[in-house]
Amino acid sequence: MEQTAEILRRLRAGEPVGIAEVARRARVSIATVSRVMNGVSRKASAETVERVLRAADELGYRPAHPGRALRTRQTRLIALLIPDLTNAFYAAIAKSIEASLAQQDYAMILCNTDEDPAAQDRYLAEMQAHRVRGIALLGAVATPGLALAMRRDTPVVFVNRKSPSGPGIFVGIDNYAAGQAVARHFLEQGYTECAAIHGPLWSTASRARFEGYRDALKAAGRKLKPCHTLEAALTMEDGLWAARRMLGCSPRPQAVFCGNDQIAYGVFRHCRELSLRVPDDIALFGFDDNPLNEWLAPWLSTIHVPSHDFGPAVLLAFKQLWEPQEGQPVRDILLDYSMMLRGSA
Amino acid sequence: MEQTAEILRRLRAGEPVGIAEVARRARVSIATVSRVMNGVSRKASAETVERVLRAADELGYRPAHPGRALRTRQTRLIALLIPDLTNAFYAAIAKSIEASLAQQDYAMILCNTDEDPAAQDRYLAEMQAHRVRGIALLGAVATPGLALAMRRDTPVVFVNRKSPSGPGIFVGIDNYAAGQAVARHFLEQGYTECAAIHGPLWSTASRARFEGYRDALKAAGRKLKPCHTLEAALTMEDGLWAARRMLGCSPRPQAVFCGNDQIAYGVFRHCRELSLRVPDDIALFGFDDNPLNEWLAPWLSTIHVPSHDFGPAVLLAFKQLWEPQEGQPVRDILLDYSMMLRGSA
DNA sequence: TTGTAAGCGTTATCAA
DNA sequence: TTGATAACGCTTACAA
Repeated sequence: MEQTAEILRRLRAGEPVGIAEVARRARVSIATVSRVMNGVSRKASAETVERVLRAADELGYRPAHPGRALRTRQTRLIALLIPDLTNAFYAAIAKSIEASLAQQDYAMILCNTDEDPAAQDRYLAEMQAHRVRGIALLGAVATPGLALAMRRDTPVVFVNRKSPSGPGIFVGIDNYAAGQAVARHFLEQGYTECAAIHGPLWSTASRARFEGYRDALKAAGRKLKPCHTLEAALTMEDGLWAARRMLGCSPRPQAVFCGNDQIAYGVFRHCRELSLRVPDDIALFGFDDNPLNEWLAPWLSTIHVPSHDFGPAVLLAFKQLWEPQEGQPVRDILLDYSMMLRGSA
Repeated sequence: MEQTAEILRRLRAGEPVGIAEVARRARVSIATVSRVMNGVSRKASAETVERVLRAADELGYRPAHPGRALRTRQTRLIALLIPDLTNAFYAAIAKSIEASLAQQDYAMILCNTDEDPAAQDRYLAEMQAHRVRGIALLGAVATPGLALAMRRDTPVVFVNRKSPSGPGIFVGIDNYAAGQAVARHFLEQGYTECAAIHGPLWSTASRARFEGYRDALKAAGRKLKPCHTLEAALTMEDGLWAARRMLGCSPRPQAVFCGNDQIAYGVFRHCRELSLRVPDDIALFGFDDNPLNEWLAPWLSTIHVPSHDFGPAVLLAFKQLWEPQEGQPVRDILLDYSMMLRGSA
């Protein structure tokens, strides 16, 4: 049994088993093995199926993805580009997407861009080379590479932050409406000095949030004072920096809209430095709702974005792109946000 | 120019450009293109190199990974299995590893296991099918699939938590020593009632941390009271649950060793419920040092694990496994931890 | 129902 | 220095 010896050698060496070995062991052609493994039924007798399956099982055979990919011109790979994995909100979205993909036997390649446009373009090109079946772009930045990628036939889904260039399917919340909701809440609470530390305006999401907030205030006859309006990166460090600039000016704001939770954490730190109580002395309002808030930031009201819902939605978006329905235009998927009010004892 | 028309068609359709197109455009054979792209120098004239490179650039050509993988029997894929992406400490490690891999042109497949043994085995098998060049196992669980994977020739690196089965290269801190350090700190502070809410003992890391702590206490003549010792999952929920059980017993502990920061957060929540001040009324000590601690948990002392150092270390570990040096045994890579003391005013 | 054989995009061997 | 060509592991017409 020379072939058996070969199989044993490969198993011992830890080398993966190929379709040919399975075919030999089941005494059928490799074509039959392939058909059985792919469940192309009505094409093999029950007895053959059984023999093949047993042989595959005994050898621990699983079809090699690279071979399959080459032949079918399709991988089971999806890329997720993410600005910052250590932002727990982004991480929660990534987790949700990964879970949905794994369920459909897709593997997720994770690319951390650090909001760096050059890095985004490098990844975009590299993912094309990997022949991924789709790219989920969490926190897209306008770049030449992105424009190029949109021309290729690899589907791109914009997650949480809309396409900076206009066209492109989007999954996320209505940030403008959410921004308005924050303003209305402040008005209801009777705050007269409302401020904003918003995210970078080149980010479609940050811009929409801020504009919603500003417009709703204006609609109520309130205007944001210049010294009550600041732009910051979506980080704690920048939040702290902004707070140091803003909380010194008079009158001190009673309520601060923050572009995201991270910014709010930074502001909170300065409040601690000033011995200001949140929200009694000054109210903070964030965006996203980091899962840790419930435990570590019970003082932070925020717009809760349902991170768990992103996975199924992104999958749905890809499916729309993969199998376009006649007369069924591809549409954005809007998720519901909610107001998470905390600390108002 | 019929070939030009074809190229344009493919570009318009967004289809990827193949090596053949580049060859045609540069008027050389595909073999030459391949050699040039792979930098197999001394094998092509400077003029040819230049022509090929220009053609490739104009067409935006990048070698397709699946084809390359099939031929070379090697991918540029690494899998990272992670227990919980929403744990910011794990996420920070993942980020560090991804950055190091990307620098070497490896793409990282992210698999979230949720500490589920069955999920771990599913991923392990699937990653073999993807022919990944290595598997980084963050938080390994003892399973049949893991034993199987260790027999195969895909390198496995155990990250943060040692192999449950003994052999296997490890990257992380000396958890036993760190546990001892916590105990010594408590002793120095003069706490007489020391407790422990440790992680699951099947986790090699949790066990080492706890045993170091317990042994160091014992060496100082202190024994952990049964009601001051509790096992919890590494989650905030379980920390809260454990705190509810433990803080009721008398005498109330003055200092609590927590298996990781998440557990400490849960305990902290119960302290708030009881209006206990941390660390004045009760000191908490965590493990890992979630990056958010600096901002949201200034009351939490913890063992700082250098998450940024994992990437380079994991890469080094893989390189040892890929290119074994004669007479140079593969060795674990121990990272330095440090004590992060906070809130002791 | 099963097998033969072509081909997916590369790399690497061998000749020229 | 270059080019023709076989192989990598798999799927899928097409033939039997």
